[in-house]
Amino acid sequence: MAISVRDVADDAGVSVGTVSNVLNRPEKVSPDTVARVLASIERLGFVRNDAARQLRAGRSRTIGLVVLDVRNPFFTEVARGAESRAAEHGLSVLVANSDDKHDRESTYLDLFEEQRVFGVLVTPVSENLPRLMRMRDHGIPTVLVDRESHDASFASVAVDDVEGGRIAAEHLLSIGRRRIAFVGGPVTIRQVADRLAGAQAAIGAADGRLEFIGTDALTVEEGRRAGRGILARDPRDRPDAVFAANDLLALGLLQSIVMLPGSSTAADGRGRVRVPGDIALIGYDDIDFASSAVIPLSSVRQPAELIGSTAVDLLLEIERGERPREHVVFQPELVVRGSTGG
Amino acid sequence: MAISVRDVADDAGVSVGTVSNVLNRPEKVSPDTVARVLASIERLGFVRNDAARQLRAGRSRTIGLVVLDVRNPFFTEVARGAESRAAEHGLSVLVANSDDKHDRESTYLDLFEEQRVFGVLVTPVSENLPRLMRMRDHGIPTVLVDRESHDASFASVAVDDVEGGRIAAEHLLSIGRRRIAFVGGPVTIRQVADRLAGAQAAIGAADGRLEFIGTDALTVEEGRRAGRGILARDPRDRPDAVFAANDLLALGLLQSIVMLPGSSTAADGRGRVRVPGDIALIGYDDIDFASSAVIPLSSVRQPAELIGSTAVDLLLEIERGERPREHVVFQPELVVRGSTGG
DNA sequence: TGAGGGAAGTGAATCGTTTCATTCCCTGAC
DNA sequence: GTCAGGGAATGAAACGATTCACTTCCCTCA
Repeated sequence: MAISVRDVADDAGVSVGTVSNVLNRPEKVSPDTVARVLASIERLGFVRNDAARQLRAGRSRTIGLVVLDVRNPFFTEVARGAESRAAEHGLSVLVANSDDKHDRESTYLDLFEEQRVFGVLVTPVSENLPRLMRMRDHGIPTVLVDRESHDASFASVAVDDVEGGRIAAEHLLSIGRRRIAFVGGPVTIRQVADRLAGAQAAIGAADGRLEFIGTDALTVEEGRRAGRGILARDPRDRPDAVFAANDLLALGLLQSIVMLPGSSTAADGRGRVRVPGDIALIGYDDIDFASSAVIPLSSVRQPAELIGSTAVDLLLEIERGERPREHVVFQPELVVRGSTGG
Repeated sequence: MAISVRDVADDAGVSVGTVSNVLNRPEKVSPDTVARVLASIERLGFVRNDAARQLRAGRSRTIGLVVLDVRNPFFTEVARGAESRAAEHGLSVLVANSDDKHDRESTYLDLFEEQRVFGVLVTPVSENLPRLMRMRDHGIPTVLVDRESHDASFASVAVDDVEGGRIAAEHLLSIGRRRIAFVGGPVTIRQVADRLAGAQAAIGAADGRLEFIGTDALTVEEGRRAGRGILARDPRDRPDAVFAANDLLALGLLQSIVMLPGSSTAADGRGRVRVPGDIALIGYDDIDFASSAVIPLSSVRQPAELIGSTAVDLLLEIERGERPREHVVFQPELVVRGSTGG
């Protein structure tokens, strides 16, 4: 059915080895032979069979990327960064979504292993490291993304989330807030735990109070739910600032607590609050939609694309056997906007 | 280096054929042989080589999906729908981003062809059909997504965008607006052209006026730019309603034109307007962030996940040689929220 | 004149899985 | 006791690109 190198070789009157050379090392073949082979390829509509190529090569030209949540624009950006850097090296990226579940993560890693991927980039679900070790033991280069590996055996690219949490909290303190709530969860997600820890440290040092409001996931919907919970309280019992573990939560919170423009507090405000007047709000990640919120959201920016592209760089370094920069850590950056009075 | 069926066979004291049978048709093998082989697989850490498998099978278990813009949550949902349906059949989905560019689309289609993908789902860049025909001629099942194929030769899943445009415009008319602006572009994108056409028809029939405000892309940033343009005009010259070609544009518009809550028109409003009071706004797609906007955005909902899963269904039908439902068309649905006074 | 060498091209072996025609062995029927 | 039938297992062939040791051919230079 399909046209193979054999057919092309016959058509062009050369051997299969020569066709392969034309494809991979044209400089080793005389110009007119190249032309003749190329003409045959064109005429027959030959398309290389990647499976055969990979079988011979022993590995594929694809990088597997496992993220916690594809719906989060932060990860979309990471993926874009990885993809464009990979493309520069003739590699492609396959994106998989673990939804923070062990079994989904394992399933995708199994798939990647069967595919003998070039390497794997993974934002690991908490404590699934044994599975990753097996991966590496099978000779598949692995880089942890958005997680600093304590274990020295994995390369990693991360952002200092403790520092990010500290920055966010200090900003809220600097605008005079003292009754601060952290909204996020589950805390088994390392990013959440670190941001909380950073905030706690900063607030503790300033004699502020930090309240923890847990969520089941880092989504807009959960943010809305948390917001409704805050509104249900007596106004004097509400925090005067909220630090959300990511922007999705923050946007949900914003939607549910903020007073609508033009509406009087009495009318349909129904206990809604002014932002940042009554409650200042800051998120994390600085996704595109953060600045698009009508009350533009303050946030802690992570260099998402850079994280993705750097992860690919590390993979290539491991690949080339160079001593890789084992742990790259980026610093987060405060972005002040309307939701904290900027 | 790597463990192959050969090694497993030797270890378990059986032939390679038997190992393969254990892997693929365990019911054909006696229970204790299955157990023995499984034990060897476990002990040796054998992992199937997918490339060899594909080479033999002639095709892969991967579906290629080419979308116009991965950053648009609408397409993320389509991808999720496709992925979950594909997973039910043991297939995976590789998502590629054409960014509405011919060459990027072609590059990815080439890649998919080399990979002998199981099938291709594509939201085609305008008029790149010849490339798709070649794909199909090479025996790769192809389904057009979010585009109704005029050419009967492709199966397709689409939403009636003309109808969607009509619905949006009629809604704006029904709340008394007559000076309506359509913001979107480039019109070479079929979705944009259709939505515009639908709006035009409805507004023409009602003696309203439709103004076209072009954009270079369907992004938040372009929406903001369009919004600034509207604000720069004399208030009497502004439209009283805006229909944005998608939600990203609408969110950008909202951000740039809406009066901030609590601020007087004079103070920092700087010519900003009330939404929906001065300008009603409706978007398209009904992405998650639409309802999260502080003035919740009215929109025209498309069943994104359903589009994705249906596309995979069509692919499977073509695959099985069944006469496929060649053109599936879903109807869009109006979702009224605060930005049009809901 | 002939050795040496380089450029061009050859084709068999290889990667690892699946398939399928074939063999082997056992049971049950006549 | 023999034979048909069937369950279980076998192993060689096939998939298609790449590689590499080897052959040809031709040119140069001593």
